[in-house]
Amino acid sequence: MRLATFNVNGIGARLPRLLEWLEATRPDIVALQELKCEEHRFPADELAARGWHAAVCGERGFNGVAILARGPVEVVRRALPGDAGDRQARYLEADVAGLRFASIYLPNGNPVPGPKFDYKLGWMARLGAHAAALLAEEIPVVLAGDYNVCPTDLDVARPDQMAGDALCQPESRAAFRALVAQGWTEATRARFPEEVLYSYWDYQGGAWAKDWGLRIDFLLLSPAAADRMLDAGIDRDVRAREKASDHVPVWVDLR
DNA sequence: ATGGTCGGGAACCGA
Repeated sequence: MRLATFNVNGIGARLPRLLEWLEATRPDIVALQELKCEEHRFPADELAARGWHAAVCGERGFNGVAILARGPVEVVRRALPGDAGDRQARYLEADVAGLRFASIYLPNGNPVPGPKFDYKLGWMARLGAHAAALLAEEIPVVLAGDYNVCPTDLDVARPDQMAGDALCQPESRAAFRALVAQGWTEATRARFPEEVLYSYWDYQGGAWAKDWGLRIDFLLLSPAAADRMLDAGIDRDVRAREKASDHVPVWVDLR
């Protein structure tokens, strides 16, 4: 079975691209981020007409995450635990096809320093605590999404240009490293330990044409899920299409 | 060169 994550950067503008990618690659479970719409505006009918079940956590104009699957999506939680006052639509967790599967849109955190960076680090601390609790359940879990962190300079086309960015700060990297070190397998890097791979290219400055990208979209597999990993990849060609998102789908195949 | 590009939604904010 193929599991994927795709930051669509606006489901309204991206639906045709999403539908053609779903048809072309036939994934089984998909985490979506940056819907930028409320739940009642999510195109559930168009997706249902093509056989997709959907669970949605939306917000007007910003953020927004969803999970698509071929079968039922049983929502477990619609927010990351640890801050009842956090209303941003960045986390959705469900039981799907025998897995626990989460769609994550981690805060960007710019500018540094500032309240947005503090919010990012706080969010990462809460994610770390919740991820540890999920690991303790010893079930197959996949945490898929836009983590807004470049783990190392191998994941950054222009490290000097990004040195002051929230995505590359030592604190951001340390929090991501600590998360993975709990016992998660980051699928793409496990499959390609040394390769230069990106999942995002900025709209500005011709970044795609110059291949000035970042790798910030990941699937983290619990040990019970990692044991089933067959392959992983990034659908880079999606970025070359008309009206493309600035992110592309990242996927893992499990047996 | 103090810009450049998108999406959402209706003037700017977020990325």
